[in-house]
Amino acid sequence: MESRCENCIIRQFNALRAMSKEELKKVSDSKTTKTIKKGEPLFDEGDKLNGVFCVRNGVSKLSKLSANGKDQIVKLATKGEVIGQRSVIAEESTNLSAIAVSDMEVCFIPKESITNTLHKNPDFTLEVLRHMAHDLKEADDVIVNMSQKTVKQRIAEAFLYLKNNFGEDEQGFLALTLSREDISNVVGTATESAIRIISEFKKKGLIHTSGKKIGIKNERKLVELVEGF
Amino acid sequence: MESRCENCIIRQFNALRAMSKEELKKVSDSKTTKTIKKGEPLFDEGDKLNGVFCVRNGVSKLSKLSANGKDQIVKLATKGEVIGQRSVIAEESTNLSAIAVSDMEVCFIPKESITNTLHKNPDFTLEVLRHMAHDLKEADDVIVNMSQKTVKQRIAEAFLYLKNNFGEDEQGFLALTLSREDISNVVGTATESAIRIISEFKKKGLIHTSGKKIGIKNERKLVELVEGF
DNA sequence: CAAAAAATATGACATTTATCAGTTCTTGTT
DNA sequence: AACAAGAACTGATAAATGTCATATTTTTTG
Repeated sequence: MESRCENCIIRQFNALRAMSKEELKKVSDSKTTKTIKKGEPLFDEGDKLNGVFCVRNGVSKLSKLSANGKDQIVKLATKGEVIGQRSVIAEESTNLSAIAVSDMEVCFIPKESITNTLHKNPDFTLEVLRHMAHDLKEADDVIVNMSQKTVKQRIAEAFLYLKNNFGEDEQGFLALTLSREDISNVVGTATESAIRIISEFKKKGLIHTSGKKIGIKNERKLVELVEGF
Repeated sequence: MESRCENCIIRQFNALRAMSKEELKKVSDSKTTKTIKKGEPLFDEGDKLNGVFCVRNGVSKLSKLSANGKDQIVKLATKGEVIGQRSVIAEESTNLSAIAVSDMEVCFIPKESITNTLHKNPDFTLEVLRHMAHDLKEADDVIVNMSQKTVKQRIAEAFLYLKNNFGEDEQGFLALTLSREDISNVVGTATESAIRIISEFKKKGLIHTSGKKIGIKNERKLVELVEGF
């Protein structure tokens, strides 16, 4: 039995909280819930989306293939985030592909339910706008980091980001486990370079690892590294 | 004598075209026109903006200072573009500073005229949203370029961008002349590196220069370079 | 459980890019 | 026109990062 959007706690975190009762009902009636296994795509770069995805559980990487054949991960979207709004709003095909990096549960909301509300409910539209303004600011920050920080700094920052946004498990490992390749695609470097730096961090006691799991051991030093000491 | 927004052609290019007659009148009555000389700031990073700037003429660089003391130019805003909306919408201080790279004429629109309309006119809000969606896509592209392309490719791309967006003068030089330092801040590299690559391009016959002016001589080869040949 | 496949890891080396030090050219000022 | 100040440029060198080859470990699969 599917749950109703009206009762969904996730909604607090995204623009859907600005919808009216009736609008929400319409969304709820038209939505479908999907389960996506780790590694499977929500959509591919260039796809035309006829709706958006609201993440109920799990994490998706949003990435773009570059000319040299490497993926650049632009964002990690997690619980509460809405994926695909940009392309639905701009009425363009997606510029990014979305692939699950952990098992996911998402709601697919057909675009009509969204666009109708966009045209009629300024509170909702404004709320979406605020979220997008936030995303844009974050994107600006990423640009600056990419161009002004070293790979070492970006990897340190990525670990701190993972800790702050996804937390740690009982044994002190980062709750979201990314492959070394994904890590390198987040920071925009060669996989070997990322691995090398991870080894170095381990030797210096900044982190500890177990298989592909990574745990932060000396957060203070990682922060210092990011800030350029 | 100031001109009225109602008659402003610039408006076509931004979200203000979705305003109603009355809303536009309010904007027109509350706006002030300013002249900004090359090199002067519209605002600095961290400022709280109580309005947005609509560019009537000239170009502004939007940049962010990084920890190592270098500026990263995130965007060049030109005729028709609205600057500062992101921070007005998010009700945050700006994450970027805006400095004129050529003499500018801008209209300053107090935020009340904007926010009122945002709350009441979904067409306007949606239009702003569309523009921001576009900006976000562009930012994603910049992220990918920054991390996956070489400095040489990024400089070649910058020249093509300048040609496509600002055109050329009668003698075939790029109409927007940036200092070597600004160019290096656009592509995110050291000024010396940028200069070196510009010299190399000149030697190879891809561009020609005169003082700080740069003209594209072999567009085809520049494109090939960007695409990785 | 063993074999195969995939991911992680390391070394050697090439390439790219930054840094520092200094020279030459431009531009604006008096 | 002479000077000063700031850009633009060049060279030498160091540091960061990418690439390729290969070894080792982990994970998956039959």
